[in-house]
Amino acid sequence: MVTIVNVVGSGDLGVELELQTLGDDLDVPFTEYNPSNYHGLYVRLVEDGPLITVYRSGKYIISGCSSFQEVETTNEGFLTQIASLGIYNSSPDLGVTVQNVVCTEQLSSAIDLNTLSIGLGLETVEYEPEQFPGLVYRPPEIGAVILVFANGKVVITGASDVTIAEDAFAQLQSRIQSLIEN
DNA sequence: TTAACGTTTTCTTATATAGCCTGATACA
DNA sequence: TGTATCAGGCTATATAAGAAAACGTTAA
Repeated sequence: MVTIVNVVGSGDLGVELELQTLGDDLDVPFTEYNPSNYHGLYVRLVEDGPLITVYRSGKYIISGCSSFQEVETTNEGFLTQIASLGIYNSSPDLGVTVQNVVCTEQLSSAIDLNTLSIGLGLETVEYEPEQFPGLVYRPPEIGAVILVFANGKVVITGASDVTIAEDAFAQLQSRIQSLIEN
């Protein structure tokens, strides 16, 4: 069972926003709008909680969530804040779409990455230890990327659902098992 | 050669991971 | 002053968003 460490989602309010005014009006513990640094408005509903990046177009990104439920509750909290300012009329269609899930896992033992890179096939692997200590594996036909480290720790990213991340890890384990057997 | 326009890249955020490098601090 | 230790930043990965910069191409 993979452990979710970060979920990124996006949504759209469907209205143009004045970000400076919005940042001033929101009743939340943290907002930051510094267009000379970045053109998005940063919002946190909870101190050190998930970050919401809001754009002038009304589109927004939620990042830093540790579960799908947290993405939903953060989105609902944000929409409630927006609705209280009269910026839009609350609509059940205003949902959030999960775009990326980052998970961690642990292989049963440490692994030699040079051997693994050869066994998995160079067309699906990138491994340049002098540049980055992890091996990058792209499982065929699975929408996720896996980082494998020599101590057996694994990071799965790019998946839009946790089941995709689990499938990707399962495929990695299967490939490693078949390499051991052969 | 220069201007104008179109396309591409970079930036920012969150998060795990590990190795390397640099700078700061502490102690002999 | 020299050495040791520690902290922090950078490297890579994915993803959304859109402004701005950096390109490349075309025409005058």
